[in-house]
Amino acid sequence: MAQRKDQILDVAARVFSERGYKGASMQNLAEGLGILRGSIYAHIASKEDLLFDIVDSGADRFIFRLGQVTGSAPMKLRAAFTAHIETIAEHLEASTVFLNDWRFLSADRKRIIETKRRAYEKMIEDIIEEGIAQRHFRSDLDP
Amino acid sequence: MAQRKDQILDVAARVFSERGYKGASMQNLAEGLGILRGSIYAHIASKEDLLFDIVDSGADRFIFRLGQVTGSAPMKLRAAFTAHIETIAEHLEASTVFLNDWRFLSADRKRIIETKRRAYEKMIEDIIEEGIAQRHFRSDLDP
DNA sequence: CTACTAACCAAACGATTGTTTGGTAAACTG
DNA sequence: CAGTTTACCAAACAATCGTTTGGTTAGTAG
Repeated sequence: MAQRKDQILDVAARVFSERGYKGASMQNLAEGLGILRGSIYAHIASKEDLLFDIVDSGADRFIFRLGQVTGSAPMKLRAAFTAHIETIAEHLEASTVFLNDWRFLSADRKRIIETKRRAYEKMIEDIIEEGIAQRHFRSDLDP
Repeated sequence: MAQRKDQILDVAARVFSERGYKGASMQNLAEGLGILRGSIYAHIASKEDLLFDIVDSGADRFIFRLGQVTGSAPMKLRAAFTAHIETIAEHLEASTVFLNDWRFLSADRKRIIETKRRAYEKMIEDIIEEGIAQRHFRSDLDP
């Protein structure tokens, strides 16, 4: 029963990435799904919910993949870069929406994404600080 | 008499860069100008004209600044980078609109911008090829 | 004083926006 | 079989969109 919603999210990610969130209408989504635009509301509550779902699960993906890196600080830093690029490449449409359209979220939801973004940057900063502490990286620069 | 239009273009560049072309309404522009949204049409023909004006004159600026660089190929290449960044920095709002919103132009106008963009890249390519011919740059790589 | 122009308002235009409502088939569940 | 759920349509909703129209004011030029 939730699989139709996943289809909608897929189409939304594609259409939003192609036309931008503000440039995409529910009509555009409906055409991609082969139904009428009103029918979409049997599965979702609002257009912005779709945007938030795409952006939020995108943020989670970045954090999850970064959380999986292991090894020494230099190894983790390399793996972090690879994970970041791979996450983008494997979900290019969602990443495009994440990058371009997260500013159109409501203030509350924007704050949620900002918090996750800061957490992500903190994880990378921690890797760098670990590398400095273990004398693998230069210590004369701000992490 | 054309100075009011320049004001409108200024406000449009600011509002478009803040909210995106599709996210910005004529109402938003009118508020920035202190007039009613219908009154804008005493000075312009359409919203898209504003976008094209901003994007097209932005493209011209990049080309003009790049056309001014002189010296040896390595000097020109350095100066080209500096000119590019300075052009962005000195017109950040217009550059933001250029980068994010040129895709919303009509097909005809998109082609005009694409042509100017290709010309710009060709100018840089020529500098690199000159440097290769004069043995300043490596010759084993594609320009 | 007249003619003209620039700048704007007030009001409306049709079209499209996101969203809601009530109803209807088909498929699944007990 | 009856009852419920899933998925959708058809039609409407108020709001906003970009744009047009006709008229008004102030200032400039002859």
